[in-house]
Amino acid sequence: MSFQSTFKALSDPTRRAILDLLKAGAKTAGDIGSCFDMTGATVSHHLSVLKEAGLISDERRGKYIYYELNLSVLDEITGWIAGLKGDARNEE
Amino acid sequence: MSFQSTFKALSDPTRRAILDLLKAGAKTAGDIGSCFDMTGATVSHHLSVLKEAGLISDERRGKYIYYELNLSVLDEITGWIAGLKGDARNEE
DNA sequence: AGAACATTTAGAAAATTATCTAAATATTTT
DNA sequence: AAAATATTTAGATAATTTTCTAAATGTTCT
Repeated sequence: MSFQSTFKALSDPTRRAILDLLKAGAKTAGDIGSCFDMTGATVSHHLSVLKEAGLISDERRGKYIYYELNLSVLDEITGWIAGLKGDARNEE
Repeated sequence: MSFQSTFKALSDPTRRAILDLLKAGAKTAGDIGSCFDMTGATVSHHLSVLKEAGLISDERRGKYIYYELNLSVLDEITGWIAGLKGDARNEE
């Protein structure tokens, strides 16, 4: 849940693809896994990295765990980029 | 010089700090190196990752090599983030 | 041309990350 | 309560990345 963990989470293409998938709405771990050529355990690991970064939240509904986008942490990223571009709102 | 290499480049805190430094204007490799507790060789490696990602450009002036920000590649990143947030300009 | 300075490249070691298999946990269904 | 399903956790391996030291390259100054 830090700036660094968010950037790290975004640096992996599989994890970005997961975020893209979730854009359409919450999905179960299984649904997400079936979109990739990896074991469920690996996908689960990526989901935990995204969760740790605050980019997704999870909610169990019975047998399933639904994952959903949480994009508010991206504001820090866009703020940093804007600052780099010299936007006055973000200078220190 | 790809979306992926840009994200990867940004995922390291030292490299982001280098970009922050260069916000103030072009600097030599030595100037940049003296801001970090790492060997010049390591800093040089980070500079090459940033350059490969298109985030900086370099220009030799005599004995020195000056590095300078090139932020246009960040537009792809902000575009992807905007798309994730559901901005219509960036949906596919 | 040779010495001095700035920076990179090569090659290796250490740390981190991605991925797998197998086993564990949680929930539902029969 | 046992079987079936969904997902995670543990532990190992392979790949990638960070960092170092030592050597090489490019430039200037004397």
